[in-house]
Amino acid sequence: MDDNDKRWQAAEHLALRLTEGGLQRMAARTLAVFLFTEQPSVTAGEIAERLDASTGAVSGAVKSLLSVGLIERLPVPGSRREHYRLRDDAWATLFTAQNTVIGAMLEAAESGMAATAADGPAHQRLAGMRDFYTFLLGELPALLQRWSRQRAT
Amino acid sequence: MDDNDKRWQAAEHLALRLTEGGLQRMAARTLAVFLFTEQPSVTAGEIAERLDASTGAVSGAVKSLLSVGLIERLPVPGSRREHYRLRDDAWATLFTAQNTVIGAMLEAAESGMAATAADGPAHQRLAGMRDFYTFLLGELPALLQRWSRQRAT
DNA sequence: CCGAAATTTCAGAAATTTCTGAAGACTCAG
DNA sequence: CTGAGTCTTCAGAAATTTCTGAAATTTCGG
Repeated sequence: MDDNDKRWQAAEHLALRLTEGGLQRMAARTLAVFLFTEQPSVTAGEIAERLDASTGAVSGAVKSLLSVGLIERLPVPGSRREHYRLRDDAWATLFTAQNTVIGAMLEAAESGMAATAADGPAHQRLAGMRDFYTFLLGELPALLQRWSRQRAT
Repeated sequence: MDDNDKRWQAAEHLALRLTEGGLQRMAARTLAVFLFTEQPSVTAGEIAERLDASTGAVSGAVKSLLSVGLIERLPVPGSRREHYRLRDDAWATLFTAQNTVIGAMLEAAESGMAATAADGPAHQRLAGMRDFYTFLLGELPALLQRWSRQRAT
């Protein structure tokens, strides 16, 4: 097994982890290509070839990665093909995207409280849930701020 | 629509959000029952009836909620049925469970670095990924500590 | 404008996940 | 020890998700 094999094997392994983290399978594999390529940017066709997948599947994956802001389209004059690359702040973006879920949980807890009697046990449980997610949501901005500061060094 | 309808509708809505957050469908619906019931504890049979699902599906869901520590089994002397209830620290538990993923991502980034040339762009991208997840993993203990302190008040 | 090259879209196929239903195992009262 | 009630397991069914392949669309050089 040469170095390239090792490299792409590690890429597929990472893709699996990303899947566990909530990304769809093909989107995860595509993101792994963006990470592991030794080129500065790649085209959809190159990704399809690398993953041995249909161009259709890759098109969908690229579209979803673009929409969450993990990759970006590069202007490449004199080429008919679109070039893409991993964005600098991809990981922080992925993290905050998952935090959208936190906001949704908070909302769900609150509408649950509105639908239950204020003195019942259900209402109290939901209040506990709300408190936790309120806390989390409050901590996140400072967390990301600490990250961008540390990153500057 | 009476209050009970509203309550269980809110429960199903919350279950949907939990699904988006990564829980399996039936596990999410089951957890919603634990949240929204006005009883102090419920049995597997009651859950199945409430969700209009098979006892088999509920059995699996309860098992998985137990294994991640979201609910607990109650000792109920003189009853033939097992009683369960939501654990006090369920939400913090759910959050930290998701953080297992973070550790896996960190590992994947590191083994990726081991499989790529130290001076190539892939290696650099992976280093960026590693740095972010290292940062996150370092911040989490303090975050949860702040939560348990605030909770004490 | 036209044609070549690439990408996007979408209907149907394939694969995977999830649920049901029934059989078997377990527990406790009598 | 026995039987009723409850829970667990598991094979197959159902539903959902995901992918492929081909046709339609877009883009840009000539």
